[in-house]
Amino acid sequence: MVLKLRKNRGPEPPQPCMLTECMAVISGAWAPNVIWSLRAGPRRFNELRTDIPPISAKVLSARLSELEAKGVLVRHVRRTSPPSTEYELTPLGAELLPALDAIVQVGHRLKERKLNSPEKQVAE
Amino acid sequence: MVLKLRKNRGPEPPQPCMLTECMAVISGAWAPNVIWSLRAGPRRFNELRTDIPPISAKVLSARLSELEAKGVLVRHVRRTSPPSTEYELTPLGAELLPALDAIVQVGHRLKERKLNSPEKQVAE
DNA sequence: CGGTATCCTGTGGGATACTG
DNA sequence: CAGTATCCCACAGGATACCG
Repeated sequence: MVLKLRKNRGPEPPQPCMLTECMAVISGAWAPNVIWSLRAGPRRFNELRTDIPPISAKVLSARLSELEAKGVLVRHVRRTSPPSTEYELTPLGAELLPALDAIVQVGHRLKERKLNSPEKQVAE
Repeated sequence: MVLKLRKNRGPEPPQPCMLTECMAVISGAWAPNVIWSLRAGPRRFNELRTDIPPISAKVLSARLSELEAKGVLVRHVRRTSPPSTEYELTPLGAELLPALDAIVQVGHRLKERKLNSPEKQVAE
């Protein structure tokens, strides 16, 4: 694909395109939150809405559809008198949890580091 | 991406918010690619531009600034005759690599699963 | 309860041109 | 080479209203 301008500075980097595709699984501002909220077990639509900060019904619905299509979660509909729907992570979807956790861990350390080091911290 | 808590609509669970904050470290469409491209060692501005699909100079510049401010990478400027700048992951930034890798692994499996599963859904 | 449809806005990001 | 400035647009996402 793209020609690299490398000279003598390190081995061949992997294809970023692939990363982008995979990152797309958790794209959308709330997708990680949805996955995270489902880590303890199945939850219903409105439970997710109240779990997750102020996510709009439209967006939650959209994320759930996408994640379902991607095989990250499954949807169980119960046609009871009050309609209820449960969403649950698939085994594959659950595998994302360690990854998210890893990101959280690093995020924490980055925040701590910034608090501890009085060096140049350029604010945006 | 901006997280606006516009209205107070109820209890805010701690976990998802934290997740969102930490996810913000790798927010922006190209941030993960930048981190990934630097995983093998320091690289220069235009090397990154050609490494990463078609990222515009403006956006690459913006991501690099953000990631630098967040402590994920450092910038080394060399005032040589042809100016050159190198970007390199900090140790903390490097800790994001396993997380990204984990996401990539799951992303792969999800793609395989969709190819193999007979009940293959239509992607968007 | 569990959504969908419509409208609207903010902002991430591309293209281009320009600077040091 | 390594950016910055400007303009512009697409689209994610919020609010509201409405349906099954």
